[in-house]
Amino acid sequence: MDELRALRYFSKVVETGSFTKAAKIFSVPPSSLSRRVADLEKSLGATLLKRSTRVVKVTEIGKTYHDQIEDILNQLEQSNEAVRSYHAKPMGKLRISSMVGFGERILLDLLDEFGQLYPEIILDVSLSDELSALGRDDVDIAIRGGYAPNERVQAIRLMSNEFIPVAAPGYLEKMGTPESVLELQQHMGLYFRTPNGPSPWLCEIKGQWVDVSPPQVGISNNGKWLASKAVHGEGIVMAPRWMLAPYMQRGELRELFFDHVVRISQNAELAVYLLYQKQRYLVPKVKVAVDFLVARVQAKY
Amino acid sequence: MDELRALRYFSKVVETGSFTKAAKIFSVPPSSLSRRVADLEKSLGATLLKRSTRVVKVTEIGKTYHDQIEDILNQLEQSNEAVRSYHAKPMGKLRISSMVGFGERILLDLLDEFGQLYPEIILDVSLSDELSALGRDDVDIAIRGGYAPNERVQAIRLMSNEFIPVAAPGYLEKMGTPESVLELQQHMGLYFRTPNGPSPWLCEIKGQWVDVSPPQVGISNNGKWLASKAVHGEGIVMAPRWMLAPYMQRGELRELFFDHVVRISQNAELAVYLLYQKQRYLVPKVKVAVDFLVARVQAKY
DNA sequence: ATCATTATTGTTATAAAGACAACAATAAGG
DNA sequence: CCTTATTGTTGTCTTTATAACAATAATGAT
Repeated sequence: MDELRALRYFSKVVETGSFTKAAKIFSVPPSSLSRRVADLEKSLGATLLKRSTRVVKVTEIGKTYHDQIEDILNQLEQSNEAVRSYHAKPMGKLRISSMVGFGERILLDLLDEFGQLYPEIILDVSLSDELSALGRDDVDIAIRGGYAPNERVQAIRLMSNEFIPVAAPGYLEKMGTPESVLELQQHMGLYFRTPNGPSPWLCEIKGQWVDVSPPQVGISNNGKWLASKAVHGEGIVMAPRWMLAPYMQRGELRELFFDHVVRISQNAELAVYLLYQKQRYLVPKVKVAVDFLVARVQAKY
Repeated sequence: MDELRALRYFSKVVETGSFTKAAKIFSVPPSSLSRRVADLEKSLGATLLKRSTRVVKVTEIGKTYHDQIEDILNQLEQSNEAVRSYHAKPMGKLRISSMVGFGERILLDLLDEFGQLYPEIILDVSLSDELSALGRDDVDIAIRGGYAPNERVQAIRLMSNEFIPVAAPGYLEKMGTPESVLELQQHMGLYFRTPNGPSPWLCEIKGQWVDVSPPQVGISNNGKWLASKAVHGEGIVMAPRWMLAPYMQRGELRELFFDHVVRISQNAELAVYLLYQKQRYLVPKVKVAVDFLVARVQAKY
């Protein structure tokens, strides 16, 4: 029995919920699938599918088996692709997913340059703060604030992601420049929304983590909007340093320093990470893109 | 082409370094392997093996491919076994690996009882503080102080693994009972060796972690030996509470309390974890053993 | 240079999978 | 309630793929 073929058949039947539909995808008669799946069940000594003439239902064990099989087939497919494209030119579709802010401020410009270097690579970029499932065939490269979700994923630190508090000079004149974190209660807070919700302002006082968040006057996952509100004197914003850098250079916003360092997480070193599946580093398009992005970002920031 | 068969052939050829040896394992002529591997290479468009008539060498890409394939074949085998044994009685060989101390003090007694409950399960127990590679087909269940190595492994907290300092009443009479961690410098330390080396004695003073380790007079990974040395008044020992409990009940050792809590790690909650591969929980022998051990240990401790 | 070992190649036999047709079961529609 | 269309299974024939066996070629060791 060609076990792998049987597995692929079984998997598609589960996904489509029908022998006929699955058969069409493989361009073979439904009878073939029926026999292969039956063989598989016989060799496993378990019923994976409950068939009636009109409906196919997956048994409990069939479902768990399918989940595992799906993962295995995926991995195999990726390994094969990696080997197949081993000594090919970097080419084909490259899917990149990035945090919105980083994408707009930094990534897109770099990708323009990258695109000219490798015209045969078709870039498919999506900006989103939600982390998409690296590991299915969704995304080749992801850029995120967090760390690697599992050991099959390689994470490379691109740059610091330190959040700093800033405000417009005008705002500070009117409201006074706070010097202690406790004064923050009398100010306005513009909050950056991470995928885990609006990020609180924390600081460590005598080994204790204290929430020193000022009253909220605005929340967004869009850094530009928050920054522009801050420039107009609507409050203090906590956002990544790299995001605020241009405003600070123009003097529109000024960094604030307190008696205690204010963070948005107890984790000491927040950073921007580039993530990719280890096994896919062999694929030329992935390799050149990872190398390019890491080199460029680390050189600049 | 039966891809899976080709992969198994290829994998064995790499492992044995020879077509003939691999062929003997499968009880097929070497020519079969030769053809299958050739097919595989053709379909991948890459040379996996460099053959001369006397030696087979693995190419670089062949090696990476093999590493990945091996993992995939392993996973598949485990999934199949799980389904195959789905509605079978708990039976067969069950491999358990445990930290030495926990094994001697707690596990072995429980396993005696377990063995009577499930006489058809053959227990294969190895006590070692090194963590063996859960995930290959080494071990079904592992008991360790650390946490889960990856996301395919499930970790269940069995009991606290808090380390406490104790000493013999005689020792304390002679040397005085220390009350501040700073006095420890004038005492004798008996050190428990974890796989990461002898564990230092730490405590948190004003948010700072300070090493308050007394001078070393003995180091071992064997709790009994350390405890007996302490009983004879040779020093203060830091070891897990459950390991010292019997000595404390007999009054041979007495727990010490300082102005600051002494730990062996900055991690707040050290615990003993039972580890197993998620997908193997379906296998009856694994399931009953995990359930049994978790229930018993958590009831008692 | 010779020999033994090892991988490959050709050929045949056998087993496995696909194609097509026929049949059985069931849900949907009038 | 009966008819009809859909869906999954089973039987038979054909095609394809793999193993078996024998023979050949290549290569490292003596």
